Amino acid sequence: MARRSDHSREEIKEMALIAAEKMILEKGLSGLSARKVAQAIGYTVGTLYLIFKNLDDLILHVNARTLDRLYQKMTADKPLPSDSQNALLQLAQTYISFADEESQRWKIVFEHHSEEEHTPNWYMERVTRMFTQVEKHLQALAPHKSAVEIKNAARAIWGGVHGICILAITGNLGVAGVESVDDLTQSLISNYLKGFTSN
Amino acid sequence: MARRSDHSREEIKEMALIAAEKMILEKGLSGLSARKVAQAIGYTVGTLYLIFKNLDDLILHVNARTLDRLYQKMTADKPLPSDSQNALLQLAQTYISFADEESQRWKIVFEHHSEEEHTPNWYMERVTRMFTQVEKHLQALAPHKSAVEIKNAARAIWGGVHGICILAITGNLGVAGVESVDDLTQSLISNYLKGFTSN
DNA sequence: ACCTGAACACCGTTCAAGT
DNA sequence: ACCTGAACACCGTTCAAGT
Repeated sequence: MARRSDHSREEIKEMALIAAEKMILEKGLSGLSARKVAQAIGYTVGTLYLIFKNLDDLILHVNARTLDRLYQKMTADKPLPSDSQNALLQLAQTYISFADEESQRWKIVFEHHSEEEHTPNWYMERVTRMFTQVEKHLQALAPHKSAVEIKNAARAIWGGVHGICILAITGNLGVAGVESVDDLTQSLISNYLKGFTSN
Repeated sequence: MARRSDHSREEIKEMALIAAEKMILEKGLSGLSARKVAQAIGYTVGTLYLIFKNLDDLILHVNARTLDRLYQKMTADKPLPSDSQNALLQLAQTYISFADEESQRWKIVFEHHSEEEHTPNWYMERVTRMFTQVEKHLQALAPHKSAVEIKNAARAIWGGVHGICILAITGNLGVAGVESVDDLTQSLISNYLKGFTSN
């Protein structure tokens, strides 16, 4: 049994999140339990509740890390796309492959509706950050549009990409394979942009 | 305690689903438990397992009923729209208000990923049925397109509408209110259609 | 034949008591 | 100060036994 001062609060937090991610990877959200996390890191459940408000809070932290990973992939250096439209398509593709490759991790971001009234700011910032990436390319593509129009277009497009992804993963789309998802997304974005930039 | 032959299998099933829906309406998926459903209908848990394979199966049946309700709203007689584009926008609006008004019920359709390898046919049919509605109007709008093109466009659009909805409801969109969701959807559909019908 | 009741192996969360 | 251990009030699922 671990004794006090074996690890700092931060160390325990980190260990717990890593253990939780491993369980989620293996068996999804239903494979996760506070007791199992505690056991995996060599502490009792009680200790976990000194660090996280509850299991929901722990999951929220896992989700924040998932958003971090995705953001990293979205901002990683890639062969420079020929134009902003291709940059957007590439962003979408990154999103789709992330959802595909890390589907267990990714699903939970939307499966888990925190009981809290108000999603904490440190979490919301991670969401906003992703939209900013999309807005950047949209602005370059349609310089005559207002900030509000760009903001809305980013949300429409990104919502669209996300919707196709999640319907595919939950089996509610009636298609199979990453390629189909890719095709649908390409179609969605390029047709949308044709309309968006023409007025 | 209920005794045998008090109710038929079908009656018990119906009672259980109604009780489950009530719990979901009040406290979401986490407010649902097999034991509570059993108690609510005056039978023991054991009986529930004679009728449903497990709790997942029960939830799948609840979801099928949710899809039925939505489908009914989507096919209900409305003031006839002036054209197919407006018909599509109206379908989307129906979807959005359903997601808004019955959000607890609706969320679960996508929260719940059945452990089964293969989603049963009776469930998939209810999903396909909705896409058929969208395809109908798309076909009228773009008669020169092939069946495959129509099918994909329907999935792209509907995925898009869905994505905006679910991001809004899970607080991952950074906007609030049904109106914003409506606006984003209108923008998504009309811009997409402009591109789709022009080639 | 239909249903129960009790068992099994788990949960999340709290908190007095130990070191 | 930090952590434990045991308690409380729950779970899903199974299945021998009762009527």
